[in-house]
Amino acid sequence: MEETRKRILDAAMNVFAEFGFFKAPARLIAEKAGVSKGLIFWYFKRKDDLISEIASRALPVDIIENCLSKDVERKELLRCIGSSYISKYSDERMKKLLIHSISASSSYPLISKMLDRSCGEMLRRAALRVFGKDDKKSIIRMRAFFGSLLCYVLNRPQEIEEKEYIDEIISLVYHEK
Amino acid sequence: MEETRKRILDAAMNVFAEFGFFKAPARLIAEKAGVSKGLIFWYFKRKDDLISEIASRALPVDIIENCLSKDVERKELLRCIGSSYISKYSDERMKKLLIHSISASSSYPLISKMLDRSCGEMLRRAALRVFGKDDKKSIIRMRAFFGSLLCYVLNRPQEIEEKEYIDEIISLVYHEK
Amino acid sequence: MEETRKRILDAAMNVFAEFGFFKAPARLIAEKAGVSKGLIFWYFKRKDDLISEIASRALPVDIIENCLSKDVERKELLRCIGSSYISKYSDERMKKLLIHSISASSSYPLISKMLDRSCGEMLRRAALRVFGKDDKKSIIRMRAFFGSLLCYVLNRPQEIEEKEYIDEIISLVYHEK
Amino acid sequence: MEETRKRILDAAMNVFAEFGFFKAPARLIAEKAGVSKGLIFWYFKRKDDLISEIASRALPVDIIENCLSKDVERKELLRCIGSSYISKYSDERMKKLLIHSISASSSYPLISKMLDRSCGEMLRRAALRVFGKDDKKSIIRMRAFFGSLLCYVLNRPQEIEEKEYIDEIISLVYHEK
DNA sequence: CATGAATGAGCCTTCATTCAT
DNA sequence: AATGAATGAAGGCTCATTCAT
Repeated sequence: MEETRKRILDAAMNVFAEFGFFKAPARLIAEKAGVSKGLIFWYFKRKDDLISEIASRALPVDIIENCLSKDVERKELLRCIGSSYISKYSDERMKKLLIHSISASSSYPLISKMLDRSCGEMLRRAALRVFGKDDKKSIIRMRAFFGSLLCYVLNRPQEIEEKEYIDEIISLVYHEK
Repeated sequence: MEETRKRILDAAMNVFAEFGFFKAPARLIAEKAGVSKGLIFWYFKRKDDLISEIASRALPVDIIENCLSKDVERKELLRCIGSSYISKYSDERMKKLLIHSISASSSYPLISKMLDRSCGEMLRRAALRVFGKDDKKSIIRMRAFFGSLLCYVLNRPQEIEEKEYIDEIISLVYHEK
Repeated sequence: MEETRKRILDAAMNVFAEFGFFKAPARLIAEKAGVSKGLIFWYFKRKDDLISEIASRALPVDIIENCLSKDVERKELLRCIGSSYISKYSDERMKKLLIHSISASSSYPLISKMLDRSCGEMLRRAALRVFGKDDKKSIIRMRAFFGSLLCYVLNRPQEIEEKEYIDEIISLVYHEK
Repeated sequence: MEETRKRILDAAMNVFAEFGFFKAPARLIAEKAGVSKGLIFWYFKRKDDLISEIASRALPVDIIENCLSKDVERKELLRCIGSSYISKYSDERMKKLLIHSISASSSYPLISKMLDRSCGEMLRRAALRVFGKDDKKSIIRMRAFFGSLLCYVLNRPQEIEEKEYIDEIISLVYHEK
């Protein structure tokens, strides 16, 4: 059943978020999903498959792709990315999975590749759409933008509103000198 | 001997960087350090102690503290942090350990605390010294600065020089509107 | 399977009897049981569980309980206990497990409690049924009886028949002065 | 120094009594003795030597030998053995060591031999001196006597005085029918 | 699809023992 | 005599993975 697969995935996300990919036993995932341990390996041949699938969901690739596919440009594109990003990682679980995924990327070529893509090609395309060019300066600005977002979710400041933060970093990277 | 302890630490940093804290067997560390497995536990009662010690070295706390202790302000302080930061994490090993440490922080309260400190109190002190105040805007800018640095080291762009990058993000976050 | 559990228990009794609880490696138990080492921990979460279960079988609690539950009194009760006791510990394996259990009781509260019970409450009940009262003298005599049994099994004298021994100690502790 | 040797022996008795021979690490003995771990192995080539020496002190051989060497007979001999025995094992430490020694005897031929001696030859000599003969009945009675003592120290009854107990078991085993 | 018994590799850790100093 | 660093052999235990049912 497709639904069982989802239950496993969801349980795995919880357990992985809490323990990290490598300290999370399949037994625990099975328990939380309410299925037998064996069943996990029916849906996901190896634990690594489960990790890869979850890591790919945890990275921000979907966000960038989605915003790029929309008909928005410049500040609007930044805003789309910014608010989607923060929204996605407002979920503590997602935030932790993001970090675990980055950490695990050194062991998983597949994850590493996705990471590179979002930092390389996609960032370049975003820069092109935001600043109208993809020269060094624009690339740096896009990086600063992403870095700011990452820093925000990694350790969310209590006193600063999401919207305020986004506006501020947009104006930082976008302003005309 | 103090030197043996260092050999173990160094080997552990290599192995941890490559495999992550939880997939790195003590056996491998011992091999690379050229000592017996048992000796690791003579110097570090438990593997967790080794992890904690290495994680504390991998976080950027030392950099911020060092720059804050110097008699520099404003752009100079940013430049100090920026270049120290990038210099520290130019070492691929250090970069990986940084990420693993952040990832492991959810399992290690001690690491978590250090991380919070560098994102909270220290960042605030830095903001105060750089912008002359620690209001929301300044905090956000400092975060943008750190985020940009993190983003740079996480996935270093081939074509952009370190100095150029630092200059650009300094001007981004520091400029007067 | 229940049968596998029994195989493990039986093998463990052999190995524990021979080596004592703490010098008996799980590996050996697995070998003798014809199962993998891991399986032992499927049936008994920790080695201590295995030890506790076996120790509880090795103590004479079952014997006393069984005889007390029967409709016998006075000499008959003594004879019931005596012959069951000697019969149980005629098995060299059981005898050794008894000693190991007493020795291990200082580390295992659960075993210690069972031991206390058989030397305290149960002995008193037995005294009451045998002598019709549980005053000091009767308690002492019951203790002498149990002690004699223990001494017999600890180092069985070659030349003395079981029945002869029991008769003699019964007459010792039971006679009217 | 002879005194250091004694310190080690004494510490070992404490630690062995508490943990049993096989769960007592040399490290702990060294700590309690206030010496280095290495020194233990200078005085006692192997841990087993230490165990053997302590076990031999813990068994009641010395008591029986001592009483037999005195010029006492019959009830007096019983009383000598009884009160020395109870006095020796009133020390909780000695009591535990006695049990651990019996338990360990299956792994240590040397201990096993001492145990056999006190249950065989010495018991026979004692019987001869107490009852004037060493026929089956006398042997059984001596065993009952020792068993009663063992049972007393194994689980000392709160309400019964030492002297009262000894008197009673002496009269039990010694009375003329 | 689903279960859970079964396996075996490997991990962290302990510990008796040795040895250079 | 005395120390404590160093070793190597296990030992208990976990866990991904398989497989008969």
